[in-house]
Amino acid sequence: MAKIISAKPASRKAVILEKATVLFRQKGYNATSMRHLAEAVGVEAASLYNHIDSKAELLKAICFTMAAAYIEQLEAAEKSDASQAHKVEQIVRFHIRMMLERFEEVYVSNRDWKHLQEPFLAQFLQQRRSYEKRFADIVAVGIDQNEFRKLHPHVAVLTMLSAVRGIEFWQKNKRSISAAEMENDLVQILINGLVA
Amino acid sequence: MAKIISAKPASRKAVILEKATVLFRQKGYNATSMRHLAEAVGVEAASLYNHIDSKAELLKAICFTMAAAYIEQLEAAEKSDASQAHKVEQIVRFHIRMMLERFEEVYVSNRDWKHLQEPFLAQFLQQRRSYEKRFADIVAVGIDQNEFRKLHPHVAVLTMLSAVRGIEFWQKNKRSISAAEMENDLVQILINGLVA
DNA sequence: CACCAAAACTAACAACCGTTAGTCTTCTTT
DNA sequence: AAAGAAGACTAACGGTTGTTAGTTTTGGTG
Repeated sequence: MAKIISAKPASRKAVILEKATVLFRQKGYNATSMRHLAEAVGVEAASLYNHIDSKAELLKAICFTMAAAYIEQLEAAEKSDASQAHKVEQIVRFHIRMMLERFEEVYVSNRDWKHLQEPFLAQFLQQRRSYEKRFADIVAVGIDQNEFRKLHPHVAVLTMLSAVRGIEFWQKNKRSISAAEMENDLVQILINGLVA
Repeated sequence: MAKIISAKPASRKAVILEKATVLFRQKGYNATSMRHLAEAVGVEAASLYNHIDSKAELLKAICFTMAAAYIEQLEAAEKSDASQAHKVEQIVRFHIRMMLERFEEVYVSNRDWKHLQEPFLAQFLQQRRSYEKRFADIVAVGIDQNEFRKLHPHVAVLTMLSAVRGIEFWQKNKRSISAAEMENDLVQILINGLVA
């Protein structure tokens, strides 16, 4: 009976999540109604509930999928035996790529995580604090080894993470500057601002 | 009859705008209801309309007050005869101070301007694009004069503007790092990342 | 003290929210 | 072709939204 469990079954749900991500990004989580979402999917609002449990579930899926991706990559950087500067660059470049390739999801996660409901809000915040702490530890080691300037690691981390978010405003200028150029400029500013 | 037009009259409206700013920051514009706001002011929801015309008016006031403040300061920097690097530093420091001293307003403006209704949304966006352009022009001159590295001015501007937004996450760490330390670290990263 | 405007109140409106119940249709599988 | 599940539909629920109308209370001025 459990032969092809998730061949098509996942597909419809995946479409809903996909459309929801776009709408959340455009209008924000609270301003997106289930009836708008249903229209985008091409179905009546009530029909959505044959595939999902709640609107909140959609936001939760987006935010935690993103969090998991970032954490996974951070662990790879931690295990690397490159210089601290190289580790930081690796992380920053990953953030840039995520912003470029998975823009909608990243944007919604960055902007609407506040609307997660407990206990997921607390869980999400804890994951992010942990992420920032581990990232800051890498920077701290770099400072100790005189690879970086003497500054507060946490400030450096927040600066880098926020700077990358600027890409969301660049999105419309794709034609005048290529993604590769943008990535290199951004990395140059941040890494040169950091290294001694 | 028009003797003391706006002595106390402004006061009640000012309180409403103040409380609204805090609530918008905490919950977001859409998630803040007029009844929540009324409770914060200590009044029934309908009574608010003796002082304001609409909820949208409150958001509009916040966003355009902030925009005006930034534009005014940019003009001061443009007129200055300092080096381009100094102009940029001056602008960045202003952004940091605004983030520290007028956090609630800046935060709401940064986050909820999307919920402005036309034609104000278009007007706001135009002002911001103009601001970015003029800021980028300062950077471009700095590059021409070999003050800055060779990179795309617009990318540099977006990076700086976004980096400053990182302060919103630092707000809770006030105790471990002072505002002055934070400002200096942030300026150091950005300016050193920029200068040749 | 009487008056008048400012500003509070109650009540209600139409619209929309996320979600559920129950029914009908569609498609797959035997 | 029959059966059964998957998924669409309509209708409706209780609640909340921003806002208006109409009335009463408040507070300063003649």
